[in-house]
Amino acid sequence: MTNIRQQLDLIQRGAVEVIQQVELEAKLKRAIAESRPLRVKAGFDPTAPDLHLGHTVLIHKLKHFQDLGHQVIFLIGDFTGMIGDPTGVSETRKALTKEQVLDNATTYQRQVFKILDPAKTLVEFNSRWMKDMSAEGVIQLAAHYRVARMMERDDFHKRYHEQKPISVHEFLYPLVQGYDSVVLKADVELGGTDQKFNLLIGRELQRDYGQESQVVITMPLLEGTDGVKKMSKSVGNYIALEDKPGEMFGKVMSISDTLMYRYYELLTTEDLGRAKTLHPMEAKQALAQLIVERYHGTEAGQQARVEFQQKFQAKEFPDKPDAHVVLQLDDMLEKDIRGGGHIRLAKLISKTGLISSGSEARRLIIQGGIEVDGVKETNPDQLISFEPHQRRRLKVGKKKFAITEFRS
RNA sequence: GGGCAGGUACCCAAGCGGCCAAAGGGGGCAGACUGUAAAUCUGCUGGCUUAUGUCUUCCAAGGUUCGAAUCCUUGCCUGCCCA
Repeated sequence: MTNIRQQLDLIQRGAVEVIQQVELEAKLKRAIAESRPLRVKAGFDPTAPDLHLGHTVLIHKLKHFQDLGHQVIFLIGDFTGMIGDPTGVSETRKALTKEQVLDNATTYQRQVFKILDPAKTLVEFNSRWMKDMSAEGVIQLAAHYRVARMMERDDFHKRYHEQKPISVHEFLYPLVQGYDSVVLKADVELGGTDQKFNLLIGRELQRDYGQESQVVITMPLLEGTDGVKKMSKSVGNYIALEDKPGEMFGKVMSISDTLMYRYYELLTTEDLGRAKTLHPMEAKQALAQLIVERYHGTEAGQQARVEFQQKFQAKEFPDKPDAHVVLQLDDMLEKDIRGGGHIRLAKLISKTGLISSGSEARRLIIQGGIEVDGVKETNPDQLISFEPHQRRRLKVGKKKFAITEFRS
């Protein structure tokens, strides 16, 4: 184990807050003296099968601890995830079935081990101790905290004053999370800044249960691709670790320059100063490539970059279009003697499946979002002719490409 | 348990008997501009083999009416006040 100063440097890099600094130092000191690694916990609710870049801020911090020789505990909140949050404040979270939760959890592990070392990571599920807790146990747990204190939590506070529903069981969330720390005897818990309240409850519960309180370290929340709201599944502004290379690359490229530097700061170990000397376009592509490489390998990263340049910079038709549609004779409005046929443009576009309805196809066409073989077409009723086996290349909006082929 | 205020399209929110597929904002999509960005400007934003056509929408089910998102009844849901 490295010395305390070095450890602190790495641990605090990028962190927003450490509660309490002195406790952390004391714990580290003891860890070294007794050569007993710290137990470092971070929890994730498997509410959807995808981890996204926002989560990786925390996972990287876990990785730091792991590299320093501490015991990392990756806690999957399958119990809390299965209850779900039923109030539709910003989203309606459905209660997940056990199968879904387990599926999601499997995916989580696969993804998280692209960063963490599986051999050195302890994976836990909070259902292990929660599923058999008796009603009595729940009551005892709930007795550890006061309603007024609970209402201090920002989102409860806000919802209360906005006259929005708060269900009683939502009060149990932070309590269960804190109880997890008790069971796991966590020395340190990591979380986003929005988790501060929950993390602090862990400290209090541990104290109540006669343990030493965990140190709480909060990390910044990564903004999503819109640059404003935090990256989240429900808002849809996220870049998933399992997004396809091309998609991942494209999403990174569509963020603003300001956000790009933020991503550099929180998602890479690159020198921020040097990134800023590059042309923004260049810097952004480098970032995108870096991220794709991390989750899909070196080759995929390079290829994604080439394809991107082809698609958007050179405005060429990509090697791999988003859709490949084979038209049959039945699709044709009319056919000619030689076996060819005509199809209405709007119909042709909806056939690609890249848009959701025929009306939307019409709108797109009228607005000039469609190119057929490189030529813009603005009449939805335009008849497009096909010879047998003829292929036509369609550009649908600015990001989607399709090949249509007629087989008679 | 009693009283009051509400439930409108992806979200927020106007409308309160016909002019309502339903104002406005957000989001999304498209076009222009660019560095494929962002910001800005413009347009679009229920479905239908597109029609000044038609079908399905304003919590749900019934009802009043020539006609209902709008009125009535019941139910469900949310918030507030009182107990």
